[in-house]
Amino acid sequence: MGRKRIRDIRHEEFVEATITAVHERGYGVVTMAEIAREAGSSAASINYYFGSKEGLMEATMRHLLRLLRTAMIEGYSQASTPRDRLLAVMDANFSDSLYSVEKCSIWMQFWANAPYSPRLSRLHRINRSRVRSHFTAELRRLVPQPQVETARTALQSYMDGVWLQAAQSDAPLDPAAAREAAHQVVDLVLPR
Amino acid sequence: MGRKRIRDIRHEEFVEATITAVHERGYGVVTMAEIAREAGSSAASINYYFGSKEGLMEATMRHLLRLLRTAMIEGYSQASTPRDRLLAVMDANFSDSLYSVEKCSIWMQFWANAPYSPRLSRLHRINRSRVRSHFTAELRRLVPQPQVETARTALQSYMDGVWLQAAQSDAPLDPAAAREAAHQVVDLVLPR
Amino acid sequence: MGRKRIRDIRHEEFVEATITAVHERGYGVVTMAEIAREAGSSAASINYYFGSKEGLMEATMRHLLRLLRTAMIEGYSQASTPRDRLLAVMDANFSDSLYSVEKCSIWMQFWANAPYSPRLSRLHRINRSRVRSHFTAELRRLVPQPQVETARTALQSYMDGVWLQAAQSDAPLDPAAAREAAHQVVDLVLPR
Amino acid sequence: MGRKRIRDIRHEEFVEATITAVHERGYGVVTMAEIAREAGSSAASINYYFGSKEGLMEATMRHLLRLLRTAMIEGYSQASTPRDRLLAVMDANFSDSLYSVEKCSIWMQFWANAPYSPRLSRLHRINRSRVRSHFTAELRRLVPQPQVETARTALQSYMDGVWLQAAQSDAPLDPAAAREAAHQVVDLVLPR
DNA sequence: GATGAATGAGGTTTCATTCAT
DNA sequence: TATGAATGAAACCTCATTCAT
Repeated sequence: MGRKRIRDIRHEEFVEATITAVHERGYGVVTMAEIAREAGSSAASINYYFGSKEGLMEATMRHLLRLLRTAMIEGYSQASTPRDRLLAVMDANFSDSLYSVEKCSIWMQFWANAPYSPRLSRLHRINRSRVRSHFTAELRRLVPQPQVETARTALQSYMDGVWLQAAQSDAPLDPAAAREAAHQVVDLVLPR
Repeated sequence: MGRKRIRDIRHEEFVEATITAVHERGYGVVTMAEIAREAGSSAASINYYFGSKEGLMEATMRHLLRLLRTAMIEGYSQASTPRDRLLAVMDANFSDSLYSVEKCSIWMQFWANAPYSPRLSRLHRINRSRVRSHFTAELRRLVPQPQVETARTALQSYMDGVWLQAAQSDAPLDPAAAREAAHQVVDLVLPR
Repeated sequence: MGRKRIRDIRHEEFVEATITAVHERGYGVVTMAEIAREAGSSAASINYYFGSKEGLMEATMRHLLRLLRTAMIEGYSQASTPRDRLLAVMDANFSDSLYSVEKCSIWMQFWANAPYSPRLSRLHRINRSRVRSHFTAELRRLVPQPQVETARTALQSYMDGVWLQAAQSDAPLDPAAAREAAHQVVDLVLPR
Repeated sequence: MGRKRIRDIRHEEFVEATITAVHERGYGVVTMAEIAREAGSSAASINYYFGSKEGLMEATMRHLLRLLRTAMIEGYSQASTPRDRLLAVMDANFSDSLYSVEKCSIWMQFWANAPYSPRLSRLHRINRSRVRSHFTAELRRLVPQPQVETARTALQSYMDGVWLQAAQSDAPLDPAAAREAAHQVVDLVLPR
């Protein structure tokens, strides 16, 4: 119930620090010491909790995936039509808690490194197929069968591409504008 | 064909070796020694030719950008209508010489690391705005003004997203199929 | 049986765990955490009881020396002739409670590390001169004076060498056979 | 011929430095940095030549074994009777080039650590069986069959035991005296 | 008495880079 | 032009030890 154990609290602190540090320095370059400094702790502590750098990275990615999943479920449950559910999935990707330069940046980093880490790769694959099945499920009711795949790729790739671009941004992002833009893309692809 | 040729030949060999090695081991992990071994040479030689690891990476990215540019110009020059030119830009991205797991993979790597390297970042920005202006120029003649940006983002992000996904692939890619899929997306976004 | 007992019980548990762990992992490699796990306790507890790792090691060696001493005294008291007492000293070294791979192994470890630890070194020296004086005392009555030292070295080194070899063994040892072999060596060196 | 390659020269230097450093600090405690300092070099260089600390240790033990083997072969070839050959084997163990505190010390260290390193263990086993077969071959011609094993164990263990003790010595050793003592032990065990 | 939590100190190893040849 | 040789810098990780609870 409610009460968190110290372990969990520390976990969360370190994961937050990792997001910040990876964004600032890059996945392949950031050091344990930098992350530790960001967390106001020591590198040894991180190993105490996560076993290794890779363990920390995996935990961090799990955290991000959990955020995405939560956002998706929440939006999904409040939508009633297929189109609304489709939009809900996209909105989740551009929700306030996810669509920031920092988050997009680290997401990109993980993405680029997934092929070289079985653990990251697995997480990545799982997440991707979840999003895919959501999209497919709704699109089946919105467009003729032959266009389902095309529409799905178009929309899912759009989301990926926007994140990818967002990661390169110098200025802060505007989640609301991103959601609005996404809706317009949907309008373009799936005219009412 | 003066004595400068040898230099160019070695350059190209090292760049090819870099593409292979980065694809196999990852940008952040690959070492000079590995690249040198792939090229059948020594790490010291690489520094002799490129000055530093970053120099080699920049040269490699320039090589890739040149490939893309060549493919784009070629397709572009043979197209006559705005729509054809638009398709030509996309086809260039999915041309046989560019759309391979290896190339997409290294592209991704550079992309993810660009924010942390001024030299890569610059190259990346230049390339991106070139593609953008091509898209915009054609779309202006194909869709009403208010939709130009939306369509452009949709299509450009689509391309990015597909590459991004391709980099994760285990199996070889099918460039022809990718071009066909891209055309269908265009059909979806810009109905005739 | 005052409250001091608990302390002694814990002591013994840790010492036993140390013997097992050092045998399994090696003196120079074994960690406090491993010993603690073997004892079903925590590393912090070991420090509470022994002050430091070296303290634990010293306590463990003292334990082994006590075993040897007890075995020697016991055998010694039951022997009546010089030869019997000599054999008793050897039998003590190969007694059932001491002559096991585990014990020989850890003994070796301590031996090899003694030169680098004043505390271990001291224990080692004390033990060695006790054995030496026992041997010398009996041999004086069994062989001509000029041969005493040679015989002593031969027998004492024999014992050391056998232990040293035993520590490398894969299979369990046979104390009875070792005692029999030792007796034959005595017969060879000190013909009746 | 005769000309040594740089690699070999450096190899030898590092091995010598290792012997000294291990003797001074102990196998389990000595660091790469200390060995490097002793060799007037850097820790990185050691890894350049030996790959790892364990590689260096193995190379060092190989060096010692080569010394022993050379000494044995040399003495052996000059002896004519079984007894002389037996003495030659022992003399090799106590030869001027081998019987020093430093060498005995490191030998002990390797011995104690062999059970925890397959590579060392293998070297150790090979050496031991070589010595054993030499002893057995000669003893067969010197003592009645039933006593061969006893005599062999007595002599071989004697040698081990003396080394073991020598490793603890504070003062320099006297190889000539050790050989003389060994001869007396042989006289005791195998009366003429 | 007992132990999670935390860390400073320090070890091995890796690696880009330099340099003499 | 090419590369063994060499290394400083730095990363990850381990571990004995301390301390608050």
